[in-house]
Amino acid sequence: MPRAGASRDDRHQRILATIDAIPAGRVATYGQVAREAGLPRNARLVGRLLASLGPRSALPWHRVVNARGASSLAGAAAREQRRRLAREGVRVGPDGRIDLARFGWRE
DNA sequence: ACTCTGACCCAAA
DNA sequence: ATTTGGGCCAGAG
Repeated sequence: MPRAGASRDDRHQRILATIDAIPAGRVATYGQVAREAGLPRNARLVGRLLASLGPRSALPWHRVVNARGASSLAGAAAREQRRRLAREGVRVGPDGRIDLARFGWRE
């Protein structure tokens, strides 16, 4: 249940902790992260927070993809994400999509 | 205070 | 498979 009075920082904390819990070799969607963090319907907030952190963050940001199993990034960032995922054994199809039934976190 | 916009999602059509 | 409308939050202008 989405705590009614959760502060901005609380939400950030939960989101960061959730992302940090995604195991290597697996990916989670923005919406899934939001739900796991107890903040359903806040997928957008997850994306916003990640964007503010930047690609140099210590968090496994590369393990977060959109609901279609594809990267929501472009250019260099997208390539960096693919590189990191490949190193963990996550296979990206020719259409740029990842089989969530196979690499999705808890699926 | 208000509008735009965005690493998003989903049910319905 | 694609489009549409609504839901959400927050930073920027």
